[in-house]
Amino acid sequence: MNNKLIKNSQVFKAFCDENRLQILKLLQSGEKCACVLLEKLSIGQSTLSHHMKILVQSGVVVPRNEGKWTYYSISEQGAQAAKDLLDKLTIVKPGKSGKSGKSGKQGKSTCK
Amino acid sequence: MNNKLIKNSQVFKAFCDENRLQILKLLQSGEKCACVLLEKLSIGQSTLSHHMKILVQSGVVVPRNEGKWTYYSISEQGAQAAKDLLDKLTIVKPGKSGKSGKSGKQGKSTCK
DNA sequence: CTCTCATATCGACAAATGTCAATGTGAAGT
DNA sequence: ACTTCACATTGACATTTGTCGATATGAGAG
Repeated sequence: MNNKLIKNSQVFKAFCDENRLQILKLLQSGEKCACVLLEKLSIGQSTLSHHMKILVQSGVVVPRNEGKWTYYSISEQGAQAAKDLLDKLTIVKPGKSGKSGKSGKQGKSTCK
Repeated sequence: MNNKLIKNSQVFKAFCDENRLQILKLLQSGEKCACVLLEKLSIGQSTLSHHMKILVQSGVVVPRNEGKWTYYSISEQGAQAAKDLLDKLTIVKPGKSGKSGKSGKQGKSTCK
């Protein structure tokens, strides 16, 4: 239960850091090698590795290994999953719309 | 520029905490008074206030004041803005698709 | 096999975040 | 006015997160 909420929050952490957004922006033009990303990001190599791990764990980015290089790209499937989750988290269920609780007027000494 | 990335990251911070996700879940069934939220969340009052501030600042939740009470609800407009932003951040631009860089084969001693 | 290169992991540290208790503030109720 | 109630703000503290330098790992190249 609670675990699910924590897992969901993990997905969005991918988008909660300036450098990770920058990385995503770079990946929007196609797959990139880690070393290419490193060139453009004024952060250290270990820090990049850390951010890529978070992006991959969120499912939004997928790695591809080729020899000694690792290429990263945006997973359209993972991105869609994030969008679906966002929908799920923000959809307002029908029925209980508009003002709070029941529709009748209540006293001034209760918030219900 | 950089500022924009930071501002964007702020939006998603709304979804990066277990308690905030719990709050959103509660708000999905309609507008709720802060005191009602407080009852269900096993967190202190000041902590709730802190979380509500972050949710409101992200635009996903809107407050409504009535006397001494504050009611919160999900902003469908704010939620849509977050979805649009997520789209913008994860869309893969056409053209540079598939593998990295150019299409021709390169040597094994370069990642380009 | 050894060396080098690309990347991951580790350990340390600073900054940001979540939490609470205490206090401030503004709106009713008496 | 005084009190009470709902919520916000502040200050202190613990946890989490981002960062770096150093080291480990794994894949070619020599």
